[in-house]
Amino acid sequence: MSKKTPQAIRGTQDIFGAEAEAFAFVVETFERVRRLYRFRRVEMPVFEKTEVFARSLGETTDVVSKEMYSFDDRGGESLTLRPEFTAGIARAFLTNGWQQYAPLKVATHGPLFRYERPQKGRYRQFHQIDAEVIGAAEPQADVELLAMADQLLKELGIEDVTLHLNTLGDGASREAWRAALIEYFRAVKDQLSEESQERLEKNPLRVLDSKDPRDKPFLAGAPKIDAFLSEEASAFFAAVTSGLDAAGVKWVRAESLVRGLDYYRHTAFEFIPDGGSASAAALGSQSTVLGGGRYDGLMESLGGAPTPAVGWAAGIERLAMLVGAREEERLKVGIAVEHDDLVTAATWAASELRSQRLSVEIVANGSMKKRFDKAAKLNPLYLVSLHLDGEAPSFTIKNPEHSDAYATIKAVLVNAIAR
RNA sequence: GCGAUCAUAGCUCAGUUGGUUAGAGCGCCGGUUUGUGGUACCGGAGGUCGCGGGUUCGAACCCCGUUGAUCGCCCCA
Repeated sequence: MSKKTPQAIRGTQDIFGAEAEAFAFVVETFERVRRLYRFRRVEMPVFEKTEVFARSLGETTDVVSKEMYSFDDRGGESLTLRPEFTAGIARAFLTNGWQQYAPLKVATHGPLFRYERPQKGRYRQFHQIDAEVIGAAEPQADVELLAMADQLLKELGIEDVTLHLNTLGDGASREAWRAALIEYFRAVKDQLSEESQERLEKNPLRVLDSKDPRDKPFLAGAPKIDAFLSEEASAFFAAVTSGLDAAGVKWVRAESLVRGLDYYRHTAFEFIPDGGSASAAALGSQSTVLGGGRYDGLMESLGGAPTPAVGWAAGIERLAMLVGAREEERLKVGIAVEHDDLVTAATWAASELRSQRLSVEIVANGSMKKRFDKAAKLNPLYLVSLHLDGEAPSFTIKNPEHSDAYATIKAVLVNAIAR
């Protein structure tokens, strides 16, 4: 029998201490901001039938074709650990009759799973916050959603990221543009990188954000989406941008920004750290911190009625990296129990103080002489010594300059030793 | 899926061209001291050097494999 301790699964994390505090700070801030915009909280299953993702994301996307955690359950049904939120929320919208609440604004957060090579800011089990507006065709929905994202980042103290914005047009615009791109790049196909040659067949829009120097010369001359936008699509995008200006959200046009998943239409966006900024350095190559767009085509792919919708998701780990380490709240009362006969009194006092919303740590193990030092190292606002004065229980309270809770603590301790 | 770097005590690391019982700081445990306290000093526990093979008289060090982490590509949040 082996005594070896099993290792954690590759790409999973055990988050602790300052990092866990930063993680919680991101979630708490998101919860607060989401209420300001009246997004309703939803809790979603962590797994769904595989087809929920396969049909909505597109069979040929990387996520579906090689990154999903799929398995057959005991009934022989193929299930998949959610690789993203949107598909599951769309499924819930259709199966629960949430159409009655449209336009429905919902927010959630939790773990997602993707079988990828782990690296900085990228994990196999990772966590996102997510916001969606379903059943709203107006550009105002895009604006509100983006304004919320912008405010969230500001409240997290992340100032050096910028909204990169693009439009993919409506279905017809997108198809015409796509065809023109294929035609343009096919003419120079043998001069492109191997990766772009492959992308050209699978997802020609992706060629546009290639970083390969062999592709660069051809990117500038590639057809632009703007030339293919229908009148309605142009008007829609203009309404989004003017709305953002009105809301005070700074943005830049990113003509080559596309989305990886098939269901996107119209607005596509990412918040990306500014070049050379502290955030860019903190994130390494995983630069997108929040991304999303409009997915008017998704509901139909799941067998529902055409339903306009727009949403975004942001990686909690990535946001937590930008927020930096956050300290745990300072301990209020540290009690050094300097004689074993006083443990009961300390337990009673701690219970009493905690019920009055004061955090308490009891130090009652190891050498009695060192307990005070140990309690002092916890850096409490009030450092309490419980000891024997001859035969009689007694106490002292250090750091009395913090007077707000001093009287309370003293009264509790007087009762504790009198018992 | 591809490429690169790394893996020594609980943590951060040192270990000189392969050569005796593998070290330090911090942390932990005990004691002394400071006669009232986060100090200083002494002592202690803790490692089959990620794991498995190989080369060698001899491997933490060289070679191969493997697992994991990190960085980049890809993809994405």
